Amino acid sequence: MIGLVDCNNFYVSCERLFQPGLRGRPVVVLSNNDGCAVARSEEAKQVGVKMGDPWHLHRAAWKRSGVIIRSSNYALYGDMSNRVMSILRKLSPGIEVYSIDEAFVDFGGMTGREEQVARDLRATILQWTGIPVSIGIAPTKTLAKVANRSAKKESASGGVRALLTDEVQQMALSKLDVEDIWGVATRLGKRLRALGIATAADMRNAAPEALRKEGGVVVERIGRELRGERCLQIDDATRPAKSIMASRSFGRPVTELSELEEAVATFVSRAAEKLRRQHLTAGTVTTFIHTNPFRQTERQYSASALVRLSVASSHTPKLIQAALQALQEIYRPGLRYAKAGILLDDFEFAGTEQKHLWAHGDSEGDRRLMVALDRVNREWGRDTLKMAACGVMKGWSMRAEHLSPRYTTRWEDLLRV
DNA sequence: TCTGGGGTCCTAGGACCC
DNA sequence: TCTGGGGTCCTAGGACCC
Repeated sequence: MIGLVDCNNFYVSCERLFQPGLRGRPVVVLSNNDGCAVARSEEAKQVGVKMGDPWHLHRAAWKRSGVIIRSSNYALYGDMSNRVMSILRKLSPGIEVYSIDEAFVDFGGMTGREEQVARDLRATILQWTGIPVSIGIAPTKTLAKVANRSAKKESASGGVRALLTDEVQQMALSKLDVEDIWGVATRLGKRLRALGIATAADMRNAAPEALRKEGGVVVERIGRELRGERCLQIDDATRPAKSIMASRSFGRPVTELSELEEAVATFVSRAAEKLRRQHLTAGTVTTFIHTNPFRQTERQYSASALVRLSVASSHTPKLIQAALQALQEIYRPGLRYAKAGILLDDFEFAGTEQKHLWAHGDSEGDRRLMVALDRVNREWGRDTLKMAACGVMKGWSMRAEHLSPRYTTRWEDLLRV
């Protein structure tokens, strides 16, 4: 079984730790620049504050409802997150930190007592950190997400909900709109509804082939996960980042190149620090700028440019130089810019280079695929195994557009595809 | 005047190589 | 009239997540 531990209204809960006066009252934490709502207490949700609501548009209404505003403090949230995660690690070696406020936990080897373990865990976290969490337990990650949701919503759950058998799963899924499934949002939801799939139960009972046809391997995977078939594993390997971004909205219109240059240089130094911390070098730097998309009456412009470094680097001045060169290319005078940012990409690792192994389908294919997988298992470490399998899978049938819905290294599974 | 800041994965298609 | 098979690398954009 897999548990999903999710902190309730995380940023608000953190603020309340240091200001107990905020308890029981409607509290909203705002994004950078105090732009919009990124966290809401239960009381704030009840008076109608929505995720992403811009403050300047709702200021008056919130004031009338007695909503208390806090600017965000990410250093605090990061610190509290680490404390919660380290408690989880004590329980199970197999934890995957999925975001700042949630983690998947391997509940394997606890058959029959999952729920009690979760209740104890919940109490421990609350006692040691003061942060309330909800825990959902189920056979797959996607079902654990569903379980977590109902743990949060149903006050009778006491913050813990387990969906261990087919019957309870079916029941919970029939009450869930298709858009509320993890990995399905408005766009995909719309397309699924057109097929007559309106609830999570409908999706669970849909034929995998039909799901694949509609949304590819990703959607098929969600369907299988809802049936209790594990396609996504708990991933405790902390792999290096694939890209690093730094960007900001300005909070007021910016027109001068010099001002953009200053901002871009700051973004690069911040991103470069992250880069070095992970022992990576970047091969490309992208700079982007755009005008305020909410001001449709003004002339809109958005552009990005990518500069390739001759030698991958983590050296701040070199990266800044590249970013400014890119900025030169895209800057147009006479416009009011609202946001800018940079993206570091094309990383190299200070170590041996890793390549995909390829095996293709012909009369010899089965044998070659096995040989390739065997090499993957032998030559590459455990951490890279999952990725390796994907590489082989992709190569195996790239033209035929078949991807296995599972991440797997079992050649029997791959041959079936 | 004011509307966040990060990320990931997947697909499609083009150019090119032997 | 026929016109292979296998592969790399890149860009752009969509969709989703917290």
